[in-house]
Amino acid sequence: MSEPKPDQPGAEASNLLAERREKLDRLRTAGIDPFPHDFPDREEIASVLAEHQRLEAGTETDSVHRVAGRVVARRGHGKAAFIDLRGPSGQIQLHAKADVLGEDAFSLLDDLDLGDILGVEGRVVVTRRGQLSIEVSSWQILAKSLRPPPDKFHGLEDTETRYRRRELDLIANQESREIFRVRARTVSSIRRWLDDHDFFEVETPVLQPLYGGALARPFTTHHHTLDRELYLRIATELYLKRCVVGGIDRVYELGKDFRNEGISPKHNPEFTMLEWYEAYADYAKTASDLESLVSEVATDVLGRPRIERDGKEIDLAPPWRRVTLRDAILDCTGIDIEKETGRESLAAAMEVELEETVGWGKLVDTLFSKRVEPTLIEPTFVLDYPVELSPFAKAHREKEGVVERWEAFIGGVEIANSFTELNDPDEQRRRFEQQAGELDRGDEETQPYDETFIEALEQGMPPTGGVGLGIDRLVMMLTGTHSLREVVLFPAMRD
RNA sequence: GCCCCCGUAGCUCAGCUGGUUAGAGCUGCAGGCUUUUAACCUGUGAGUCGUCGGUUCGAAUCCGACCGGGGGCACCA
Repeated sequence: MSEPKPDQPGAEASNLLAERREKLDRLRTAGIDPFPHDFPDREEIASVLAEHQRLEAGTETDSVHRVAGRVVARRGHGKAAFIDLRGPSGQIQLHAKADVLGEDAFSLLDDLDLGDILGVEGRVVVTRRGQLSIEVSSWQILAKSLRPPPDKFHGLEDTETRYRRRELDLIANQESREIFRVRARTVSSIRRWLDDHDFFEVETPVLQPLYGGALARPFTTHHHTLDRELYLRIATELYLKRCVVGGIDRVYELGKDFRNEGISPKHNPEFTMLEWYEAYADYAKTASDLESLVSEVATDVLGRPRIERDGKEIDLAPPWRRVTLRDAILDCTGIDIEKETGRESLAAAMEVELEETVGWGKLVDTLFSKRVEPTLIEPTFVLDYPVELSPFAKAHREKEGVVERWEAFIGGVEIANSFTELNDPDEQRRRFEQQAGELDRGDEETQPYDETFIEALEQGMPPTGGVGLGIDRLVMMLTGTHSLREVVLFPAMRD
């Protein structure tokens, strides 16, 4: 942060900044370091509160504690003052009194501002109104705040500022702090579940010579020394399968994928994805694993396998509903995709214009996501997708033209995708060639041919089930939010 | 990329059928108050009304373009 320049608009726009700097100077003049190096032997505010529950109003204990946190409110009373101090674990009231602190230490409190980081020591007392407090016997400023905090009562409402300056949102809004706490607990609970089920965590390249594993446009970047284009990964799929070939039978990776596509309440250019692969399993096993994982993680994080969404309770406990893609579409729209097997006839049944680049599979996908997906509120597995949409899934063991694949939906949002993985290298080669055909028709979101991956399959990959779970979307479900930006700390924004 | 809505003090908001010097609460500053908790009381400071241009005697207010945000459509997970 640079020094404010008086000529610059904004620097002197408010004297609020100048006044805080004057206080900073006064502290220094008084020989006080406004940015000391530490504050040892501190206790969490929550543990101090927990230790002194249910004391009578007016109680004065001999129990001395040291706590630190941010000053969030102040109420002066002449020769006394109340200060609300907040840390990550909770908030506690400080009672500063001139007769306890001495005139000098008390009057220096005048140079405190809302937002300052403060460390105090004192005994626990309970006020006449029954408010547990620390009667301050000494205090120390731990960091001077040079900018005013958001409104102490209304918080920070402006959506743009909440996303661009998330630290202010976190300071001002309890709900926002809680969302990210749920997110952190969710991620750690998922890892625990996978580790407990003998999965092996790996890290594969983010910068890739060839992207793959999903149908999406990639970001490109350039490596100077190698002098070549690299792609930011759109999925971890192909590398993780190579791990399975290598004998890591249960493997997972939890990290960021990047897709160069539009931004919406359900899409951020970078997002957190979990993929796991289990050798000798198929898509029925991955489905039962996913419903167990989500249900157990929800119980771990929320205390129950249920969420609330738009005022409705949704039960996440297994078993989830299972419906084939064909039946789901038939139920919602009356269109039978087993009968409308041509591009023209399906487009006609859908009553839409048929565009050059749109294949039959894409039409099915459009039909499904427009008409069916929003209705899938209760947790649902949609099974058996057309082969056109699924270049890495194995053909169905009984049904013609479809692959063993499911997508899982909660609250009308897709949260996971899975298949019985294709492990026949020759069939995989044909799928890549078919995707190349799509590319020729002008579809930019297709799968490039990956010879290294084919060679890995030729080495021999056991039958395998794989899953991709969208972590951001799962957190949306667990927090009852409706935008990815509410669960991503620093979402993508324009300059 | 297209359509709709929004942008006033550090924060939360009034004002917007064009008309004196743009208001309030919180925050800030000065003062009072030793049990308050959205503390209170007195006084007081703070705004290129998103930006640029246009209409007009006069624009926060009407019109246009642009910037930023939100929602929807398209595309996607």
